Amino acid sequence: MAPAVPALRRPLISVPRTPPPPLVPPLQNLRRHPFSRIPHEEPCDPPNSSATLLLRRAAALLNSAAQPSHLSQIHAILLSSGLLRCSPSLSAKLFLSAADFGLIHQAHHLLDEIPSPSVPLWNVAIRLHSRHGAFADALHIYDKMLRQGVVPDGLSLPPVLKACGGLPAPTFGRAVHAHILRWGFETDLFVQNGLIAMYAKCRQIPCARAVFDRLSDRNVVSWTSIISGCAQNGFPLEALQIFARMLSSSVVRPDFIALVSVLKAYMDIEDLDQGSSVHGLVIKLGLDDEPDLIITLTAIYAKCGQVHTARSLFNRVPSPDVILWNAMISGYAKNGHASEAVELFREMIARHMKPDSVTIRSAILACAQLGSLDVGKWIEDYTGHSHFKDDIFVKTSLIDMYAKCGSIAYAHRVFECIPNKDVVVWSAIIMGYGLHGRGREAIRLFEEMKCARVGPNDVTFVGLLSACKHAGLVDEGWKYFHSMRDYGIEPRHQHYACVVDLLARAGHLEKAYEFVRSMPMEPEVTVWGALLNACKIYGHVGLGQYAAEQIFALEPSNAGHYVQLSNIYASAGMWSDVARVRVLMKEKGVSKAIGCSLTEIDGKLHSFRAGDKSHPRYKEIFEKLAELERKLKKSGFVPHMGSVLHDLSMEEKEESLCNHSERIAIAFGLISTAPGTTLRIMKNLRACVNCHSATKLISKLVEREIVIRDINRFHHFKDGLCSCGDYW
DNA sequence: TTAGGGTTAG
Repeated sequence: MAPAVPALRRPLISVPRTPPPPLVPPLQNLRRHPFSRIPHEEPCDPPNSSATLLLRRAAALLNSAAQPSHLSQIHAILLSSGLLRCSPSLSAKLFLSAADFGLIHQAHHLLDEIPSPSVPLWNVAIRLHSRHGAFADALHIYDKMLRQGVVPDGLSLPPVLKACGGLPAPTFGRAVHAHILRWGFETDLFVQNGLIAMYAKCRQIPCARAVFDRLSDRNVVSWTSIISGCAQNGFPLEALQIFARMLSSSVVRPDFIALVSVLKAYMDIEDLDQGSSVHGLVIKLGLDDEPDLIITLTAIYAKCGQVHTARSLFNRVPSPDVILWNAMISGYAKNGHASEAVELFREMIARHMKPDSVTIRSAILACAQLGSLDVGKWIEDYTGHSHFKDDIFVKTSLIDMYAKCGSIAYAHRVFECIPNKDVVVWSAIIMGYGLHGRGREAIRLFEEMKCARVGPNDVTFVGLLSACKHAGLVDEGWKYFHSMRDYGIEPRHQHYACVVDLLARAGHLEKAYEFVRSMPMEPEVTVWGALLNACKIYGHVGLGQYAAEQIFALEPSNAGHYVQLSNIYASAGMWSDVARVRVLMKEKGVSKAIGCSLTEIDGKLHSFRAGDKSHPRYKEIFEKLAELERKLKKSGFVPHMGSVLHDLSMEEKEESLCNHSERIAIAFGLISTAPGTTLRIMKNLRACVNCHSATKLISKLVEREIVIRDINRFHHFKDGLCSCGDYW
């Protein structure tokens, strides 16, 4: 249904000699740009011959004025001599020159000096103010024009509408719409396009649609105005439907501005396939060298994870601005290319580009993912010398990064130095302690937060429940979950998943299953995954099988779940079922994710895979591995044979176990660092039972603290024990 | 004379 066009009020333009009503009363209250009035002389007598000569000279001077300062000097001379009053044409000339130089204050003042400005002069003044964002002044001038009984023309109204679009409420825009109807501009395409854009800017999409739908002729600007209006106001699908109509009508060819607006809609729905098809259209239309399109395409590819395509487009931009650097860096950071993000951040600095708070946060996020404490410290050091050193957003990112890089002490140091901690800061530190298995401290911080009168939000509870989960604090987690509604927070799927994990991992499998059945929403993979994981720990084949079936229906291509089920069968010695899972994996075309461990030595990351012999020092590494194995055996270490996927012989099992990537990373760390140095390792999978037991003992045998970040949490191994208390 | 866009803590 077409919305009602704003009601026509009583005529706003009055006949000459009758003072016209104001545009709308509140306009009087809009703040105007202050400008000083320069005192001038009384009007002079009709110009004599010497005055005429002066006026001619002044006009010639104006023609040759090359700089705004020249103009100001001429203005001052004419004012003080009183000549300006004698010649309206000179005032108009001076006004137009000021407008050309973009001197809005001076032009505004000069307009007041012209006794009866013509419509083109009013238009210049309105357009000048509208273009410079002085919307209230533009509307004041329009109002003044109406009060003087001047009827606007088709050129007056587009900048007036633009000014109306720059104000938060559509009040003035509606009044101008009434003027348009009254003076018969319904068929003026420029005016109608201005109306569409005005309503779109004022978030009145139904009104914009009504104007657009009534147009008999539409040009590319009409289409672009309505497409971008819909995209900007949260209606991307509507924007794309209109674009499809535009293409099918084949009357108007999209230009680069239209395509930028369309890409914005695809960016909002993160539909890269369709975004790529627009890229195809860009090429077909020969617009692929258009800088603004390259920039928009770079951002959309980066956001959707096609970082290589994004980077090749980025490289074509000669001088990317800070927003484009941010788009590329955060595109890398958010899509698993943390090293490239850090590298690009370094390049940005090397190219003397000034990062902003967003850049810094993206770079810190990349460090967090990389697990690189050295790079993280470098970025903190960098921000310490920048004006972001007190930025709470940056500080919060640092807390998260240090926690994820294995140093909860550094995270706490940053936390302590924040003066007015908001809920996000508290949530970040609570999450950090949880990640390190320090559930009691997380709970203490939660209570401190409440004492500080900071209310928790849903994310705080994710952190708190996950802290309880990692530390096995079942009663506390259960209690906090049930307190959420007291704070007006409705538990989301993530909270339910935490509780299922909490119950199941503590061995309450039946209770966990009942809890899943009582959930008010359909359980997702994370919930069934938590149950499956616990079934693996407690060897519950039946429930494990059931949970796995639910997962396979929801996420058939994730190898990790098949491996979990297979491990449940393997632990129970059900080798034919292990083989069945292997066949199933083959049929579905999924393969086991390859375990990979990273360790940072002297700022350089070294990556290892199971049985990896590609490292230049692999001979020394394997000698150290063999030495560790001998020491482990001598201390009575018995490998846990359930940690292998396939039905191998005992000897093969032992070999495949001690070649796991984290063991190679440990061996490399031992030969590369001084005695007593803490080893820090990041692993892409969950630590296996065997490696976990072995690492505990290794930490004691070699007298080293070993910190391992697995896919879920941190393990701090020291003196034969792990901070997780074997609960993970 | 009129239309557009990219980054953002847990």
